[in-house]
Amino acid sequence: MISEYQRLDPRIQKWIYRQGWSDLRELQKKAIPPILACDRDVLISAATAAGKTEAFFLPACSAIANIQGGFGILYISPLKALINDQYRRLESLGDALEMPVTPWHGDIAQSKKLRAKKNPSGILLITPESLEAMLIRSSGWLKQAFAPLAYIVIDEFHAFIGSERGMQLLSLLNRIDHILGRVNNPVPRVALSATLGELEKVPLSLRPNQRLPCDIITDSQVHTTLKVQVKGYLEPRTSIGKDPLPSAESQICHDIFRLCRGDSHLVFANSRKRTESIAATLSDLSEANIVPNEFFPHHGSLSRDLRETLEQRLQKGNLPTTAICTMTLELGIDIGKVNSVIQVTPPHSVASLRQRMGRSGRRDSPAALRMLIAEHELTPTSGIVDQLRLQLVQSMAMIRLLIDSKWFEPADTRQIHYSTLFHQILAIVAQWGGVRADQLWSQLCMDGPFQKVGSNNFKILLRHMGERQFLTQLSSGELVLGVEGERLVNKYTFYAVFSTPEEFRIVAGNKTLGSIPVDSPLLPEQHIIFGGRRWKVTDIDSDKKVIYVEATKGGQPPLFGGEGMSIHDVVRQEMLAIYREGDYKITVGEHKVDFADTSAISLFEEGLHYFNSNNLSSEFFIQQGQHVYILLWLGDQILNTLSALLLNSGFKTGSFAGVIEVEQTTVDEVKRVLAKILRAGLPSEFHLAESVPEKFLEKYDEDLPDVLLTEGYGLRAFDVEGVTRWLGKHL
DNA sequence: GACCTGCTGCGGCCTG
Repeated sequence: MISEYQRLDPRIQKWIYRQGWSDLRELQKKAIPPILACDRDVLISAATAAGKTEAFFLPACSAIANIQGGFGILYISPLKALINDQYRRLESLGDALEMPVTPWHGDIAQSKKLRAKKNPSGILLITPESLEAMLIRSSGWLKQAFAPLAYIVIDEFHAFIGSERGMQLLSLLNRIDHILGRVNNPVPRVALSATLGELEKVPLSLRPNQRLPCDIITDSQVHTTLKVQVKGYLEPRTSIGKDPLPSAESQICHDIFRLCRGDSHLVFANSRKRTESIAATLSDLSEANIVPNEFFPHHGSLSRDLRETLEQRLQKGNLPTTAICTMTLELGIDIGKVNSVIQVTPPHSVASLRQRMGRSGRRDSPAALRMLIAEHELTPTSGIVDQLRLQLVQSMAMIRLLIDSKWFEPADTRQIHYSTLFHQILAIVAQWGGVRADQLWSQLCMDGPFQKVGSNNFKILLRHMGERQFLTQLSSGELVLGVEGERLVNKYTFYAVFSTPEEFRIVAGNKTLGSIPVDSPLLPEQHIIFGGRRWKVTDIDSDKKVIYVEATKGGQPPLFGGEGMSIHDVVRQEMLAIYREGDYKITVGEHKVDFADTSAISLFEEGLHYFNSNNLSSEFFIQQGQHVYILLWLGDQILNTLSALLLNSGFKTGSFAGVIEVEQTTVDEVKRVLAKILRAGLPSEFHLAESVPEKFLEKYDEDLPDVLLTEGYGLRAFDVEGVTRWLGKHL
């Protein structure tokens, strides 16, 4: 029997030998037969640096080695930087096979693109947006250039699933099969990722119509050692007249300085503002200690130049370097491995934490994670969020889920994304010049990624697009671009399907406090926290993009960031489990492993004491002075729903860090009203969404018919069934 | 006050 290795092209075998590899990894061997077969989709899910890229490219290049007259492999990446990295990695393999590798994105010179256009061959590395432009601008050329296409491979596939970009990508892939006349014999798709939850459901996200079978290949050897620690910090209360104690951030910076100097680390700080302030403090500390600075910020608002300099410094590894970063260093940009990962304030998801962990762990040392968590010093007026030490317990819950349960959030595939459907209708019409409505329906909905859209709603959308002159119907029945459609498609910003979130100015009286992107439901009367203070929304002006607020009374504002948003049900349930057990430790064999330092332990005990003395194990509604607090221990979609129900019943309410506050009322009153709502039957998501004045979230939301906008918004923000279940259990 | 991603074609000017 011949080995997998021997099935590869002899020139590739020689290339492997020249790399000095003694053998292929298990994952790479396993991938050879299904990739060479070229008759099915393949999902390759394995840890960072496990050799996923080679697992695909070695057999795939083997299979297309002798293809002429067009591209054999289409590689799609969510990031330009990743395309540049992969280009560097694939060049020598390409040379060995005399197979060109062409990077193609917005920063690639026109001359290079023109050269590839004249002689398309080998491997094309591209972004979804550039592919969209190609389909719209040169579909005739594409039909020729992609004629021998054998594989479409998608890198960092988890970054696409369930998102607007993911829907666009699936539609693009369908459009390629269509243009090549391969609807019934589609081009095999290969997805690469390190962070795929509920793996068995992923093939449906790779090919919704399931026309090809999908093999799933995973890395069986997953015995990574991981060192974890949670460190607690106390944010001192502001005292007047005395020398202020160092702030929690200052204490944290001193520890980062001590822990990181001399090696390479990543510090995830969750927000640009905190990233900048920590990086600045660390640079000051270096100066004060007369040592060279090795701490630099990295986030999306920094220039590409600054970011790349830092990435190269990390990758070269000859100078100790610590990046203080946001999620920009989460995906697979080539920066090598770092000694440890530090997380300041809890991450927003376990999936994200897992991805970040993958950055740590060099050959000689195990992966290491530290979480540095600050909580406010308690005062007589401290709120429930502080008293419970929710930040700390959330961090502990996430660590337990990551290590103990090996759980992380699966992608949310419930959204419809009407905005992206609108975009793809325009894109397909622009690509073909004119199409019939039934062709759009079958390509996008029946056979494509928008399977959740019913024919009635599709008709509503098309009719609306006609009325608003995005589309025009010819006497033949064919749909072509209307005046407004032309206007959108001809803007070069058309190719991207996501928008940079619109910013709303927050105005109190005649003073602008700043601006925030509106990506969570905001209602008049709702309480928000901004600039460390509590505000009540008095009015929202969607046209001027202004939110008017006025100061509202209350105790000290609770300590939490935006991480309170979009927390998953499972995380909050794990938090409740920790309080109920009175223990956060992880069981390994017969031992309990403690990962908290003394300060974190004492903070945890404070939170636990509050939990137990208020009997929160069985009480979900509690009275504090004149306010009622509701603890659901569930995710934010359910929280939003209950919050909206209470607002619609005339209560003044807001929610912070998973806790709903209802002002000036009693537990009995709240329960009475909720019981009445439950008896009458809850309103639908659609009905709740109708009461939200600002519903524009995605790029073309403002061009949608109201009924579809409201439906999409309701599905995204609310979960009526979840609340019904919760109320049934706890009233 | 979570975070992140991406983009054409053409005319005009400059430099080697």
